[in-house]
Amino acid sequence: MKITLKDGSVKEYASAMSIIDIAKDISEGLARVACAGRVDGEIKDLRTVLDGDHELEIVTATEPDGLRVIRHTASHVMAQAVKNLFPEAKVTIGPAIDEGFYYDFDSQSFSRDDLDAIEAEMKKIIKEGHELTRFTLPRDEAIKYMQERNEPYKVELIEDLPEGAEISFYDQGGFVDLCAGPHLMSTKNIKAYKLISSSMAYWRGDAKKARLTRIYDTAFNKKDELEAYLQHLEDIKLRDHNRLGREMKLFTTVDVIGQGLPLLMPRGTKMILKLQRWIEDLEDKEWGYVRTRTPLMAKSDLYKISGHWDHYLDGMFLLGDPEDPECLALRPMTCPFQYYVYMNEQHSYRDLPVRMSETSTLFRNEDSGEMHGLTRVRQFTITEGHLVVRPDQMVEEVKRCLALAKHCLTVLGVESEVTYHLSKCDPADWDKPEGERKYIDTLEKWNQVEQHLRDILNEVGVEYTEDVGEAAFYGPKIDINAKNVYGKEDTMITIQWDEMIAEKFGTYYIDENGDKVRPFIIHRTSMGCYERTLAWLIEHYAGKFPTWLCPEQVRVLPISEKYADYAEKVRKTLAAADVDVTVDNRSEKIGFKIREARMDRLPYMLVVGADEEANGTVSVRSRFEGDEGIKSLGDFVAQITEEIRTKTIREEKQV
RNA sequence: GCUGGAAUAGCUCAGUCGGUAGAGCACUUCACUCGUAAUGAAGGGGUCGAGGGUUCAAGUCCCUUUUCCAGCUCCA
Repeated sequence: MKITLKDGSVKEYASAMSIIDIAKDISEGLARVACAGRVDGEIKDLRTVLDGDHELEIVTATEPDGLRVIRHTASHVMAQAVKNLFPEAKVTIGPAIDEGFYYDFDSQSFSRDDLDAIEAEMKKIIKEGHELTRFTLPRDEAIKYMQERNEPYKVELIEDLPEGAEISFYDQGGFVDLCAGPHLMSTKNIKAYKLISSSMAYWRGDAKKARLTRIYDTAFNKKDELEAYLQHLEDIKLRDHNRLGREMKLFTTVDVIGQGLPLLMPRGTKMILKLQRWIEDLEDKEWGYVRTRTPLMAKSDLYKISGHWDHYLDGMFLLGDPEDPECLALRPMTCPFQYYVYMNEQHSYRDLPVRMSETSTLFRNEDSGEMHGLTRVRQFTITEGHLVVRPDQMVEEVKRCLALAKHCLTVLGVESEVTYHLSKCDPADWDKPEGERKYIDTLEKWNQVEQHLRDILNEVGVEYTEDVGEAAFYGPKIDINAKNVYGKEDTMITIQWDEMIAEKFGTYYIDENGDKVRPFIIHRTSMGCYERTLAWLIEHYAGKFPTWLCPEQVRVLPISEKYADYAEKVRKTLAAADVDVTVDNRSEKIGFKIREARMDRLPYMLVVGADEEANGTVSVRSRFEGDEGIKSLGDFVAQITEEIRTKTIREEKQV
């Protein structure tokens, strides 16, 4: 048998040779043995492909696929441990994931003590070193086998597999699990694992189905890799905006105010105002937008026309009895308000596109468990805009929206870490009776619009994924997402193509023949929601923001109180140049003041004493370079105002 | 909304078997007037998230509730 190793070399083996010997040979020099193999791009157990001459790509334990094998084996061990301790628990599924693995059980919930006991039991099973042996059964017998073992979830899984299939199982010391493999040869090959947490999950992710208890765990090749991962978990906690943002006094929450209603502190407010002024100027001066300011609430009639009353009522805050025609509701989006701004006057085809933008505060009644820091809140402010567009202008305008969004992300220094998505409807939803459907209009229309957006994404040349069931009820959209420190994705920016809404509101323009024509609408954001963007920036920069965004850009540090007057002169000069500057006038030593300014992540510190006062200079210390030397006050003002004006992102020198 | 965990000084946290509420940082005052990551001393500060219950006695045990955190579901 020929085997191609990962480094490209080919080795010949006698087919009689045992798998263990082959695997040992292959992984020579490595810490231990791996047994995953690949045939024709599909991962199979090495044992299943031993007959005949196959070309194998061997995946060793130090490579990602090998890691998956370790983790998947460890997940079987976890299931075995749980079954040993809680025989009444029913096993479901236990896949390897990016950072570890989990296993879902239909069981009582596990207390901290239970989890400790499970981890101890896993240790025991690993130490005992059970060999994993594979066997197969025809589908019917496999179902019977799992029925006899009283594992209904496994039965359901097998029933979903095609008729006539051979079903594979793995046995480790009497614990048998349905599994396609591959696995490690023995449980004792699991060297480094750690039980992380437990939570709740639904069978097959469906809230209407059984509630399961999920245990998260992770496993690595070696102890030090596990240690490094656990350290990494600690490190990202320090970037977590929900912790760092509070620590840096950017925002806070208060019990009596309510869930999902963070208070922006003066520093956080300052940052958001800087973002807002930038975006408003940019949109109005360079991208042809006009600004609107529309009510935060409206009568139910408005939402009945827009469709929100039928499709989004649960998400809205009502002020009064919904049966009362005068009932007001806080707005969950700005769309219908801006349509009425457009409709206040008649428009010629020559006036289009009309690009309206609003710094718009919205209210959405999220379920109580959904709120999180600044990223999921019940009240937020967004750079929302609607473009009223002639059909022939539509492609060009969507492209411009995309270009504006990319520009904003680039200036913020985060463009490289976003992902692009075409968010589509769920085709299965159209099978429902008309009143129960999530989406408006028809499937044909949706398919058409989705194709337009696909064409635009292809033409612009960004990489994107197509996400089924992620669309809004009124149309498909282009979403730009970013991951938080924990790897969870949030939508930052969205651009939506809407051919349908103009009909509902009777929106029109007059074409060249004098006829009334329905325009198309683009719903879009340029930078998305300010709160969420702030959260993202906190995590991206770990609180060390580009100078232009910092709520406090410069702190003047007089050596002693004797230089307070000069420090004040420096402050006034910088403040006059629109720099956010403060003076630390406390009667403390300079080392202490610098330490605090560093911990506050200040970009610039200006130490001033007798020399500086005599010469009209400042001693500059920055977050980027450390000591930048003595500069004249005028030079420093010129330097920092230029940095702020150009929104430069200075790199921090590694010490 | 669901499952689990948590809530003690402004912040981070300790508080053992139910028996007088603690530390560090921060804050205030005083001294020091300082040259690039922590000067020293003294002082003030708590209805132990809220409401109810058990008990001679509750931060601690039980119930309800609010908020926060993790994970689902959902979403910008």
